[in-house]
Amino acid sequence: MKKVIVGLSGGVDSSVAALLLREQGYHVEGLFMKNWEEDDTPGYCSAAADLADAQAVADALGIRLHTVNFATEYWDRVFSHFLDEYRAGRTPNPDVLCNKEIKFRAFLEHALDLGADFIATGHYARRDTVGDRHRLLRGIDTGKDQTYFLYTLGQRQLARSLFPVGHLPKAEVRRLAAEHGFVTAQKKDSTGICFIGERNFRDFLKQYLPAQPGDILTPEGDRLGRHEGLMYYTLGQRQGLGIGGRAGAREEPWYVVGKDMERNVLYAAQDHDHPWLLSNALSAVQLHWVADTPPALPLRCTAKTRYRQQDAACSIRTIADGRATVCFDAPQWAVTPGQSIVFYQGEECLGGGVIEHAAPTITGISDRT
RNA sequence: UGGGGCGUCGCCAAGCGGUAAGGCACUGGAUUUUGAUUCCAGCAUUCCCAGGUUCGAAUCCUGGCGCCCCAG
Repeated sequence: MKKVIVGLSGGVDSSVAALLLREQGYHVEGLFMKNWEEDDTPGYCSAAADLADAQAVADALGIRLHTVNFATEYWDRVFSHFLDEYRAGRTPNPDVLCNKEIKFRAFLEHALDLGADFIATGHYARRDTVGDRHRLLRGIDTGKDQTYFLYTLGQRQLARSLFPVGHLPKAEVRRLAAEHGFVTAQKKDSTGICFIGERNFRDFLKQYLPAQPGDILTPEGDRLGRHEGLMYYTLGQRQGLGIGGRAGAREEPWYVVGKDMERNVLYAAQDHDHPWLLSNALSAVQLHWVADTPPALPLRCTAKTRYRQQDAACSIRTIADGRATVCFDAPQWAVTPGQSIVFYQGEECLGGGVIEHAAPTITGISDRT
């Protein structure tokens, strides 16, 4: 009997993942990861509540629950990079790194040490295997597909990973949880940074990054107000600018359309689709390919430059020195350095990379070396 | 201190005698395993202040106060 260790988060998805694996005949054990040391956050301790829920589910299933603390690993491999990126004015995606470094590295290795043949998570993704090649496929529930966060997985990780809920719609997952009396059945989907949770983002960052206030200007150079620090804003952002009505200006909201780190200037404009927010091309670094090897180029495919964004048709033109250049068929909105671009062909997630530079002009960047 | 204009929610701004539009901002919620976007909801018993006229005023009158413009 194959042994699989499920990452039980105390949420409904991983609860049902464990259930399904047991029904499929695996020897199932659970593991609860604590990766963030709660600061002096007032109120209840959600990590403790999640652990209690994970334990309750493990008890209901009659499986053993291990616990482990990867807080040091999380800080060193995920959070410190996260802060570095913000310092540099980019907008990182910590959950992509978390999956790469924690769930499918630290957790995987720990599980193997515990004698597991596989690990499993509650991600909405699917794996299929043809011969000795593993592919990462989108979850059936297109509204919940989480492959965007998993593009850094390679063959080694996929060979050891199972995603039991990936072939179910979310509603069915909840129904199964309720049917089996799991305390997690009605639990709200978790949001916010994985393991850190939801919180006032700017206040959270302020605990780690000093503020350097500066001007907010229009692209034409008119002064709109003051910003609290460039790292607290991201491209396309509307909320938090504090720019009210202006005499002579249209009655429309203002969006962040650019940052000038040198001059410490935040640029804002009223058009949701301001030219500065539209890109026809981009360059990406830190490339990962699920197949472990880069695809043949040029490659026609689709891509997301942000989670839950609609797929956009594009071409990967070149890959050189670890840098890919990608051209889109239609302009993309708020392509943001630090965020990940993830490539797909149909249901298959091919891989992705971290956006380094977005080309705002129609000319693209395919000719750059 | 001669002439003219203006003072309505944090900001922009309708209203011009009939019992306070709208937008932005902000706050709350929905959506969401990043950060955003998006969506929904809330948000001036009161119109610079004080008197007066009127059944009734933010709207008319008088006097203050405060801005702005042109002249000086």
